[in-house]
Amino acid sequence: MKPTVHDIAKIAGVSLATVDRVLNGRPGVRAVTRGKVEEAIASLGYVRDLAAANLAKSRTYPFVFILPENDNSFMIGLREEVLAAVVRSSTERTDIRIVNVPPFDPRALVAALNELLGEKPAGVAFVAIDAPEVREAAGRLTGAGIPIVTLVSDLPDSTRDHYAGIDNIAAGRTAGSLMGRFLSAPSTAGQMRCVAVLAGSMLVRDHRERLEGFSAVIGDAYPDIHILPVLEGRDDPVLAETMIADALRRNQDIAGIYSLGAGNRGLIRAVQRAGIASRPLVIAHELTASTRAALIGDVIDAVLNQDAGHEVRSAIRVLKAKADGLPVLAAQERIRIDIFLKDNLP
Amino acid sequence: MKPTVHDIAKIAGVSLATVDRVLNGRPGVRAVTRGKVEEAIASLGYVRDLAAANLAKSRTYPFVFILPENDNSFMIGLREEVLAAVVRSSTERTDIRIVNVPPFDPRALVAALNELLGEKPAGVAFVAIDAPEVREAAGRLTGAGIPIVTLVSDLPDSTRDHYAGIDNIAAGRTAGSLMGRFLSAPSTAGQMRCVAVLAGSMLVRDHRERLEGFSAVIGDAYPDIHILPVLEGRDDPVLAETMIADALRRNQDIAGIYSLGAGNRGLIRAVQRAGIASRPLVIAHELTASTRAALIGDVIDAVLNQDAGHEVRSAIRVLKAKADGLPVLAAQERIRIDIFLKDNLP
DNA sequence: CAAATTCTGATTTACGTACCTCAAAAATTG
DNA sequence: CAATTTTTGAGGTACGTAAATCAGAATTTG
Repeated sequence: MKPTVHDIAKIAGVSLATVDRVLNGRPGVRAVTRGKVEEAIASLGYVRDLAAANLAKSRTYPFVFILPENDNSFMIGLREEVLAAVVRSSTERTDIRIVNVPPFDPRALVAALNELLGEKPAGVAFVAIDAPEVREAAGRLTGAGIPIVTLVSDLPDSTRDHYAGIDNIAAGRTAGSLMGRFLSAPSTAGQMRCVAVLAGSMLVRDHRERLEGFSAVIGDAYPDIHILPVLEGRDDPVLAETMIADALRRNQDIAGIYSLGAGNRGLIRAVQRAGIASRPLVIAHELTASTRAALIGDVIDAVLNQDAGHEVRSAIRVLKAKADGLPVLAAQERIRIDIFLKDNLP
Repeated sequence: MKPTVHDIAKIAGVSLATVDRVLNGRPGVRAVTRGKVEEAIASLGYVRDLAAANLAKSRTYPFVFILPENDNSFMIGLREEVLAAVVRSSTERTDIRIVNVPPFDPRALVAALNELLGEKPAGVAFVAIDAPEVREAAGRLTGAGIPIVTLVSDLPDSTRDHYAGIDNIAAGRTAGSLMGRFLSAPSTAGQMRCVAVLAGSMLVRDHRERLEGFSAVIGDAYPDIHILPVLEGRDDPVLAETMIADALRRNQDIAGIYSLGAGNRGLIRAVQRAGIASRPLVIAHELTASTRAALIGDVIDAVLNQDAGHEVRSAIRVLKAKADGLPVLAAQERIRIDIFLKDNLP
């Protein structure tokens, strides 16, 4: 039988009330008595029954998710996953509120974070913007004892408790490696190839990191591949289409395109219209309805993906654990970089 | 506030005892009364508080995992993950027992399954062997109301409730696709290449399916690649080394090797000893200490992996849900095919 | 050493559900 | 319509913990 508080009381020779005081850090216990109780707890290997404790406290976990009002498929999908978690709230004892902020706006994000200082939720998850003022706002929250998790985009060198997202440098490296291997045959050599890179904005950390990883691998392992200047499409399908179409027209020998941001609908249209003869090798991020179709239709060759559902569920699990002062299962919470070819689409 | 049994009683105009009788399917309730109660339940949107119910029942979930006594790294890792789950048992209200059976032995597996008919655990997970008698034994268990989940290797056309493992045909297709793309440059053409396939045994379903997927893609999309007759290494490093070394000696123009089973240590040694000049492209399954080292050391080019930890945790979640008659979150429980290059190693 | 203060024990209620008993009410049977 | 059976109500205890009250004991203070 699992030991209970009653067993502790018996072993330590104290009353239930004293055990409760020790367990919940309430005052009014002499050091000697506290010692006896802690000894009993250790000797019994007691672990508090969280379900029973939460029942007694009729506890719910009030969490806040701060999401940018972005309209690309990935962010829409992420939002849907949070909403799905809201639906599950009653069964999971959570009470999740979504706060919307304008995208790419550090000050709005800081304002939203500051707002929460008074509210004191049991945890906060947000899509970080890599700026000093955001780091400071995050510091204030953790300083106030509120666990915070960054979602999709990290905030390094901050006090955030956890990052629920992929390693973007590794993602870029993986894309570079696939690009290099798909493009070069072991036998052929000598000729130079060009690769175009389409990003959303170089101001966003994930995009910078992906480019960094991509460039590093291409530079190190595939010196015969030349990376063209980055096209910043602002994650906008229309702009992306124009830019890619232009690039393909100007530069007939583009052998590959790496799209490391969103707005892939435009990219796909541009490649389709350019004609099959010169179809470049395309590697993109995020599995959405359009990239999936493009993968099946042989317009995109590989898609790197992060599973938004996993990220949201992981963030919630981690916030709960942090709120309860419990350790997290690192292996379980690691968000993986999914590589999809048309052959392993889910 | 979440509705409770008390609210139901009030709304339906009956006593708590009657609500309890309806909720738990106990006899002694007239159809009319039952109707009133069910109506109240529906109108309130009542959902039973599982934590409280389990506390009241002081319920634990007695689960049984049947594992083959295989000594390859993957199975050892799988076993470790189950043991880790055993350690977590007290916090997760599970009571997990491991039953060992000799590998590749349908009759032993059937005996182990039959044994459980009397024991009546709340759920059974096992690594299936694709044989009619196993299917029948599984049918007897589900017939007795015991939820069962197949782990790593599936049992199609059976009554199993769930499969916690990867789609092996898709895995084979993915390997084929990677092999094809890594080997052939878009420009070069004409010359025939040979690819060797190393399997454990063609009697095991996962291996058959992987080969099936691999062959299909190569046949369809890469007609200039020739697949050599399958080498059956019985997942044994020593045998695998001999077979691969032999094949490389006999067939100087082997351009690639697909290792779809275990026993990769032998494969790695054979490739390393064959010398760098003729180093073929190698795609293997399961990320272990040795395949990881080989990936970093450029002896293996890609590793397809299934995360044993995820499989075990998923199996437990699903068994719990089935035991409680709850639905499973399909998206959460889908086991993905991880593709690892040296660039995205965790 | 009495008074004030700090600890500690005993007991109770609560969380939401399960499960039990016993009596009373209602329905069914002969 | 009396006897029997079935259905229902009322109430309690339990699960393991939280949190509160209040009285009594131990300790410290002046």
